[in-house]
This record gives sequence, C-alpha cells and structure tokens, in this order.
Amino acid sequence: MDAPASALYSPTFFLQHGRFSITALAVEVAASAPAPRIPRTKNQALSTKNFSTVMSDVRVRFAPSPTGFFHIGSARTALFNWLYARHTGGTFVLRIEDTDSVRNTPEALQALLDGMRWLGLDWDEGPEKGGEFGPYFQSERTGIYEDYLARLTAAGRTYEQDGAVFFKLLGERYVEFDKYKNAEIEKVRSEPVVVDDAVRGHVERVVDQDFVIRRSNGDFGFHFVNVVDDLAMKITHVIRGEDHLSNTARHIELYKAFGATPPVFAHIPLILKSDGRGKMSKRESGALIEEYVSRHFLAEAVRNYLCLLGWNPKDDREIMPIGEIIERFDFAGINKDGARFDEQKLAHMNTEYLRALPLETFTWMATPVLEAAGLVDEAADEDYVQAVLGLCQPKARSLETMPELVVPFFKEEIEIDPAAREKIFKKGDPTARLAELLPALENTTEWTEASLEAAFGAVAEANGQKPTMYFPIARLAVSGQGGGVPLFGLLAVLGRDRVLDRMKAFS
RNA sequence: GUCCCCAUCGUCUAGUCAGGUCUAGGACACUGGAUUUUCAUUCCAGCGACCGGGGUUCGAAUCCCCGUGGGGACGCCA
Repeated sequence: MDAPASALYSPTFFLQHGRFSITALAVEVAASAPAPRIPRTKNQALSTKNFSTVMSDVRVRFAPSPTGFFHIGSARTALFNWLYARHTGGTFVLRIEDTDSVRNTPEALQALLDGMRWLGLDWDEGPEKGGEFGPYFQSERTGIYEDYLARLTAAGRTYEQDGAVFFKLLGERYVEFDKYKNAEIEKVRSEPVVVDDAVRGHVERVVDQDFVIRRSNGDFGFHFVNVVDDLAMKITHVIRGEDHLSNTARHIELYKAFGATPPVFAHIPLILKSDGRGKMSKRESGALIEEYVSRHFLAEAVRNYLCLLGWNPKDDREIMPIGEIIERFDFAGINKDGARFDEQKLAHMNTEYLRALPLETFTWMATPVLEAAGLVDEAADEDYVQAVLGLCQPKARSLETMPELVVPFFKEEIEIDPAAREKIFKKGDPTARLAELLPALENTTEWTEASLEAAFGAVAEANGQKPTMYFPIARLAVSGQGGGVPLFGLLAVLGRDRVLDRMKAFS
C-alpha cells in the first residue's frame, strides 16, 4: 500500500489499490444485467467483454462427470481452466465424461451447465456449442477409443485378462505381497515417470502395476479415455485437482505409448472442509454451487472468492473485477497446499459486492427475493420499492436476509420484537414519549428526513429531553424492530399515515 | 501398509525460488474504542503465526537433513 503521496489520489491508484475500484465491479455487474426491472433469471450471464486478449494455441478443458450437483471444487477447477484460457487467449473446452450411464442423467447435466453459466464460465467448445474436435460427450466417442486402443494393441502394449483389457507396462516383472490389497500382486520394475508440473515443479513417481483401460463390460476406463480425449482434442494444458497428481504418471505412460508429447500439467490444491479433516465433500454445507444460487449470493462474489482459493495475485488485492483477475492469473500465483473453505469470508465478499451495486441493479436483483418472500408483488409501486431498497442497500448483508430488513415497509401488520420491546420498556413508559411526539408529527407540513429530524428535535427540547430518547421508541413503534435502516429514512419512506397509525396503535 | 504432495496468525494468504530491508505485511473472524444525537454504516486500535530438532552461514521464515503433522493416490469410479 506504499504509494508516493502524489499518487495517492490519482484514479490509477484507486484502481490498483483501493476499494474504490469496486465501482468498476459494479459497472461490470450492471453491464451484464439486462435493463433494470426486468426479472432476473437464474442463468444471468456475467460479462467478460471489455478486455483484450491475444489469440493463442492454448487449449484447456474442464471434464466433469455429471453425476448430480455442481461441487464447489469442480467449479473452482472449471474456473481456473477458464481463467487460464481467457488469460492466454486460448480455447476453453467443456467435455462431458458421461461414460457411467447409470449415474449420468439429463438433469445432472443441466445442473452442471446452469452452474457454469451462473458463474459466467462460458466455454468455446462443448455441449450446445459444438466445435471441430467433437463429439464432446464421452458416451459418443466410442469409435475414437476403439481406434486408439487398436493402436496400443498393435504396438503390443495391451493384453486381456478376465475379459478386461490391461495396459502393459515396460520392465521386469515380479510378484509381491501387497499389504493394502492383501494379495499377491504382479508388479513391474519400471522407470520413474517425471512430471514437470506447472504448479508443483519436478515430481517423480513409479507406476508399478498394469492397469485396466477397458472394463470387461466393454466400457473404457477413466485413465484411457482421459488421455485419448486430451490427445484427440489437442489439449495443451491440463489443470486439475491435486487428487489427480498420482494418476498423472499413469497418464504420461499412456502418452508415451502413443508416441505423443504429454500436455503441461498443473495440479491445483484441493479445497478442504471448513473444519474437521479431509477435502470438501458434497455433503458439506456450502459445498454446492446450487446452494449459493438459491441463497441469492452474487455470482461475481462467489467467483471472486473462488479465484482466491488457491491462487493470489501476490499483492493485497482481493476484491477485483474479473477482467483484472484474468489479466493477472497465472500458474505462478497458484498455491501448493490445500485451502480450507471459509464461508464467512465469502459472505463478506458478497456483502461488499452487494453494496457496490448501482441502486437500479440492486433493486433489480433484490425485488425477486422480496417477491419470493411474499412481501412484494407485481402491483407494487416501483418507486416505493426502490426508495426502500435505497435505504437498505448500505446496511444490507446479503440478499438472503433482505426480507427481514424490509418487513416493516411492506407488511401493514407489524410484529413487535419482544426483546426490543423489553429493552425499551425497561427505561420507562414509551407511550408517554409517543404522546409527546404525535401532535408534533401531525402538524409537520413537510414529510422529509430533514423536517422529521427537526420535529423530533423540537419535541425533545420542549420536553427537556435528549432527542435520542425518542429515536428507539419511534423505531420500535413504527417498525417493531430494535435496529434496521436509519430512522428518518424509515419514517420518510414509510409515509405520514403509516407512521402516525402505528404510533397510535403502539402499546 | 506403499508411494506422492504440502507445512507462516483460528481461517485465506504475502514474504521462500535469487538468505539480511521481517521487531513477519494484508484480508476474514474475534475483542476494544471512536464517530454516526437512533441503526445491520464507517473509522481506528488490539489480539494473533514462521510445526519441532539438527545442520550450513557473520546472518535462516527463507537453503539442507531428520522427525512430526496435514492432504492425496493406491478400483474392471471419475
């Protein structure tokens, strides 16, 4: 944060260092939104326009298996691949590993594609998009696998056993008792495979057992199809979770058997549980993208947080427009150790993004949430809604909690919060204060924040009280709550009739 | 059990590759103040870490070794 004094107030400084650049984010979000007040759809695409990239030969892919929901770890892997493609001006391929026909359903695929779109991860080749290296569903690529298998067989690198096809390693064979498998296993003394990982550096591992590339039911195995597809689709960089690091040696053996040069591998750290042991599993709270969609998180915030889970720009920047992240994203900034998932920090980022939104956009996003809560309907006065939300935005923590904040504005029958009520009554009878307030408010000709504030001041003075004496009482009577939006904004927006009625009704 | 990867505040991390500027910086969380005459805003401060032990060196968070701890892989799952 050290900057020469002269640079302190330059726009550049703000853009590079300050939270001020959050305005740029807001603009970005706004730009991605359709015209204000059109109901927000779930799959609002996030704009990634407005930054220049140079085309390159880089080809990366995200290859999920659509077995249910969109896991946060998968999303982060997709995100890193996407970032790298956009950073290099390369191509981002989406390939669906749907070889397991039992677990893969159309709904699962839809959930995945929706999640990708929600996060703004657009793919250049893949489902619904096509491309010259298709098909992009593994279930439709059997012919290709047959061809590649034939090549391996022709080279004498396969054999059949129990109806399955095995990949045959090169090297001297011996039999050993394996404690883990609790059986005698045939092993191979093979040369260590070297992986020059873009994140982890030089890694060596020995593959000492032949492995299945085609199951006895005819399905091709993961290692085989993965390598064949990456080869056939001319993938140049494989960015995936560290759980695949030990598989990589096997994959490289296959590349070598095909006489091909392996792609660059980049193994990214795993996302670990918030507490407890091990990696984040789908059962963990907060593990699924769907959860953030349904809780009305801002996709930009989730994406920004995910970018920082395992990668960082090496300075103290955290909240950044996606264009800046794309510009700065590189393997050098990727960490090696697993990162625990911190929902609180995500929530904080979400709040920051929410507050930075232009009011129009904020209104456009919050309205459906209020509708879902039954507070607002089609007939609602748009100006009133926007006035209310204008009051709320600076105080809002999340869209999810907006309804409880705005209840007094949209429900005629307010409920008095017992705890807040008790706090007030402990300090003396509030109805006496209200009685002092009422005539003054009834006589207030103007109904603005300023005039109301003046009226409160006059009442306080006339009764020898501090104005603060009246504030919490008025708030409780009018909203039923002990906290919330600023008092005079509350009174002004609520309007004279409602305020007076509620004060009179309060007991 | 075997192999691979990793190791800085409670959490995410900067600093490590090219050892000194690190009495270790930032963010979240937490605690305490201030300001906002009310408030779920804002500001400030505090708390708080180099896993342990050996080396190498004038000097180590940074390099080496050994422990320990954490993570992952070892399927006819992907």
